Amino acid sequence: MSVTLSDVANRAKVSPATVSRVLNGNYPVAAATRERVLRAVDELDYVLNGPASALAASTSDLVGILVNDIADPFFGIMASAVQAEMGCQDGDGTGRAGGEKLAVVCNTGGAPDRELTYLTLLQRQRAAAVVLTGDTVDDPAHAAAVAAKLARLAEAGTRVVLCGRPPLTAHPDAVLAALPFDNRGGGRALTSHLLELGHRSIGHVAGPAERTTTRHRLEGHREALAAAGLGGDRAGGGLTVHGPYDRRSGYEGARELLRREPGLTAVVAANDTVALGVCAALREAGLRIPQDVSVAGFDDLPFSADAVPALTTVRLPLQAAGARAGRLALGTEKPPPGRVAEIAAELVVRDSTGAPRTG
Amino acid sequence: MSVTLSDVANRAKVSPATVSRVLNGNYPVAAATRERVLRAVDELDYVLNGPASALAASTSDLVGILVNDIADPFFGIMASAVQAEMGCQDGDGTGRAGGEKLAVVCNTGGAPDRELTYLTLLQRQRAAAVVLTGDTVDDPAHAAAVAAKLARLAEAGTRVVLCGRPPLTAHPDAVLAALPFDNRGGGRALTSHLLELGHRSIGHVAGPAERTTTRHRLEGHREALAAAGLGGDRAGGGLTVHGPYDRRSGYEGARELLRREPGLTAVVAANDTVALGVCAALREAGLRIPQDVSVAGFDDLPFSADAVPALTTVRLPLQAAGARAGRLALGTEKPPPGRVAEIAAELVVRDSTGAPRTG
DNA sequence: CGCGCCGTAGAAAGCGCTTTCTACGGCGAT
DNA sequence: ATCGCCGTAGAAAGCGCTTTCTACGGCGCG
Repeated sequence: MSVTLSDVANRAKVSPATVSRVLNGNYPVAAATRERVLRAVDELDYVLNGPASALAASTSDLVGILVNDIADPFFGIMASAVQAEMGCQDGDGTGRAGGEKLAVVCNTGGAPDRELTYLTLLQRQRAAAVVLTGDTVDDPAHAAAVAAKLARLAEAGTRVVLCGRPPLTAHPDAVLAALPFDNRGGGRALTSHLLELGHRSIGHVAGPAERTTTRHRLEGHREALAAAGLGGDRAGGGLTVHGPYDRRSGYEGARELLRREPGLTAVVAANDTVALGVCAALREAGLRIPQDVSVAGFDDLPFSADAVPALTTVRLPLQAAGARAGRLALGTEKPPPGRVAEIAAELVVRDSTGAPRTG
Repeated sequence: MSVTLSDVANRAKVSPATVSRVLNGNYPVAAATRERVLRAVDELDYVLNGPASALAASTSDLVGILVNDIADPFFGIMASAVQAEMGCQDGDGTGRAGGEKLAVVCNTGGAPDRELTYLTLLQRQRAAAVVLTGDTVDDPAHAAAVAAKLARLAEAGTRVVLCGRPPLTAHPDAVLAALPFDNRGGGRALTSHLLELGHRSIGHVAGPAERTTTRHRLEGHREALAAAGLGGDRAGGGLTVHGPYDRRSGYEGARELLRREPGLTAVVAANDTVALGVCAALREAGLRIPQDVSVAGFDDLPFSADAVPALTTVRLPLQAAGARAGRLALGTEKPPPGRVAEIAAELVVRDSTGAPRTG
């Protein structure tokens, strides 16, 4: 049926062991022998049997990347950066060539149980590494389950990296490194910016209430508000609505906020996509951006600079963070001290925010 | 170290064979025995060893999804739909539960060699199925190489499905089914729409010249032009520029077109993202959309409806196509007769196109 | 000149599963 | 009552690799 190692060995007139060693390059093989083997590989169009190899070596070259929503560029950018680090360039068809991995992305849809299922599936494949991107639900039970799962993965030799996700509280040593985003700092910077412009009535269309990212961004927002002496009921809850990370949530959230507080002069959105929805609703209500109402996003996705008006937002270095996570997963880069390195968020002021109407 | 099948067998006081049969559910096992085994699995927190299982059964539960750009929602939507069909809901931690697969997406970046490398990697993993989404480069050598690779995959029992990609010319039987998009028809409909509105000077910011999708959309465009008696030099080449599928290409392409033909009244873009870039450039040139220049996109991605103005475009049922591809890959759905089913494209007229300035 | 070491290659024992083939009761049929 | 079949379970032979352990020349050294 299919070509095996021994077929290659026969053709090259060596033992299977030698072929294996040539392919893995982890044992001295005379140049002439190597040549002969490689030629045989080529002539027979041999492709390594991954499962067999994984079984014997009890490790595979699979690297899993978990994302919440594959259709969201936020994750796409990170996943793509992780994959790029795996350098998928082997050249010869054997799929060998030192350390190159099959980086695969798994779409959890943000659902806790799918997250666990994928983790199990990856554990079952004896994945070499797992990168978890994005936040998770803020539920102790689920956090514990995930932490336990990751601990077992780590035990089995899988390298676990968190990218844009808060460190584990339960089994912190299960992960090689955590690269959380500074969502709180970003949220604070954004709201401070709005406050400095003179805004006092700031709405917030936040993400799903149960997500850690939502909580952190909101905390930053409130910290800024509190620092300006604007804590209390209204700012704290009255002008905050929750919804998923999509455009529709922004649209509906903005309408709801407008209903609650027609005098609103600024809206902070959960992210850039939501901000676009907010803009649409405001425009529909006959409000100009930023003359009548300022709008701010989060993440600085590529389209944000092109929106009309260009979106003020908080830049998260998704690509850089993903790349770093990839290197960490591969072992190319040393983990940060304490295994945690917060990724800074940077305020990017564009055209969608301005001073409020006077009066 | 890790828990094996025999551990479970010992604990349940049965043979390993029986445990395997319970887990795979493809052999009669007495209810009481099954119970006992499942309890043991649970108590030991057993996770199947994928590679071992794949080796013995010579098939794995890995399903690969190849995409050109994971950060592009065009692919994200399809990939997500494919994954959704794999139903990743096993419940118990064993990762068993009939037929549920590990659907993984592989990002080729549109590069022919990465496409081949991923295919090799998947072949090496003895993937159960492979779904190739999106178009490919219009190069006979590469097409032949891919076709050959797919033929070998098919030979080894991997189910190959093409989604939004033209059927193979070389080894057509290697693929189970091809679901190409009607890019030509869509392109024709779009340009016809513009012609009916009265446009006569229509620019085209096309995709990369070497891609099949680009060629097909362009062919549709020219067919419409020719049907209106507007073939020839200008329409055929002078008002067409090429670039990647990103916003920047639209921006620069539009500027170039404006330079070549200031009297331009409409621009067709390679896709919606490009169209956004076109809009930005036009606006920057002081042109209103659609009063001065009409703009049309392609794909109908979610943001297109929200753009300002809302984009006239051609809807491709990405989600439905992906889902169907997933079912085909799983074997849940019968392949279409002839193994090819073209996916229809539908013109969606919104606010970015209108009648040209008179005079 | 002989001893041991180094560089290179082979033999063979698994890795943890699946699956065929065999075994063994208990049942209906003859 | 006996035969054979069905339903269920075990034994054991691999699946195609990796890797340890062993083997074997040729070399430098004593």
